[in-house]
Amino acid sequence: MRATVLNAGLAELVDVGFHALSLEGIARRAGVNKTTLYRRWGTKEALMLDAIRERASAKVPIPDTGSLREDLVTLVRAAIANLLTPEVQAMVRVGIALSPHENAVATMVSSFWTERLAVDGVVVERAIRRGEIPPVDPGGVIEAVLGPPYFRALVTGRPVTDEFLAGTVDLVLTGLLDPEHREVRGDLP
Amino acid sequence: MRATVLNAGLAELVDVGFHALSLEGIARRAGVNKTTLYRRWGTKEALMLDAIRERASAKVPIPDTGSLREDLVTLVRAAIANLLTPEVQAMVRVGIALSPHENAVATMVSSFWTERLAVDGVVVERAIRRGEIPPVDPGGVIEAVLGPPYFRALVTGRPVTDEFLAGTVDLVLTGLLDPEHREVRGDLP
DNA sequence: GCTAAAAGCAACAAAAAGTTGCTTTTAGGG
DNA sequence: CCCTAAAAGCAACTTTTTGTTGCTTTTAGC
Repeated sequence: MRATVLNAGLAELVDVGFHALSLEGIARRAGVNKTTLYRRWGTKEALMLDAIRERASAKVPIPDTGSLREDLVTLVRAAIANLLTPEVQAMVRVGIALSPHENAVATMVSSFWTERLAVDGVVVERAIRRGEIPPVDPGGVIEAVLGPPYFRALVTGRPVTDEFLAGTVDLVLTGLLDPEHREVRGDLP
Repeated sequence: MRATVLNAGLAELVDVGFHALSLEGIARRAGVNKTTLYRRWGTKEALMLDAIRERASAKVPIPDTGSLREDLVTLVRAAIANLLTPEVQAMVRVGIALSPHENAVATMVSSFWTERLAVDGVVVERAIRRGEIPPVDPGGVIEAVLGPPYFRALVTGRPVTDEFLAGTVDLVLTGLLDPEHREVRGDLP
């Protein structure tokens, strides 16, 4: 029942967007009485926070192919495939919109990404340990490869092709590897 | 009067967020009768679209220092200083949130970025013409340098320092310059 | 200083949001 | 199996928000 409602909430979010969301609408969609939602969550903010938190807790597998390039491409590909999903995209967009005004959302988003950058960062740490690249901030590398595709998907709206993903990873890696520009990597982007 | 209302709309957006925005609230803030707003814009979507469109039409100066690195750093620095402004940030966030559900917003955002990437891209084109870097997609370079800072500012929430901006530009430039990795740049990220 | 367009105003109507008291269902413990 | 407490359903209701309308007042341009 809880699951039904949270799913209905996400589905409704995808369809109408957060600003047009109502507890009544979700109740109707879930085939549930609105009183239940009012008693259990009170507001659409609380309900959606609950729904998103649930979904966002899914674990992602961390690749370990022995090549940083392969690992990163795999990781970014999975992240973006996920982001291009209607539900995840709606969740991310609503997170971006609400963060400044809903403290609970901001907290959740922040801790999600802290963990996520740390977890994904291990592929970078391994590469450093292997001597594949010089020491850099692992989280920064993840941001460097996720940034442009996210930017495309959410901001400029240009198509996020697989070539673009791979190209971004290659560009970043080349930058990290180049011996002539080592000095710029002190505080890695 | 129109200006007063649009300003009030943006101020209200910054304060309460789009989801909590109401024509009545804006009217109150602008010291104007709500009837006026209903007659002139009808909905908060229309009003905010108008407000944002107005603000987004400001022209940015395009640097031409003779060095791509300098040009890009200047450009990115200006863009991010702008983004870190409460008003612009609120506008960008609301654009991201509404794009999928408000066609007019999506259209505006899309054409804004198409133009913006083209305009900013001229610093890249000049560098190519100077032979400073090999031929690449200029818009892609702009996305590559704006992506990570935008990602930080809007998604991960980590602080966007000046070192981070410069580091991103350096990383991208190093990748572009490196002669051993030229092949990856065919369809530039 | 006349006039047409725009803004103000107050009084509504309509709809959405939220609440309440009570009934029904359901899951667990005896 | 049945009893019970918690959860869900239901319907009626209040309140708040949203949007509308007819009319008056202000204002800008001639």
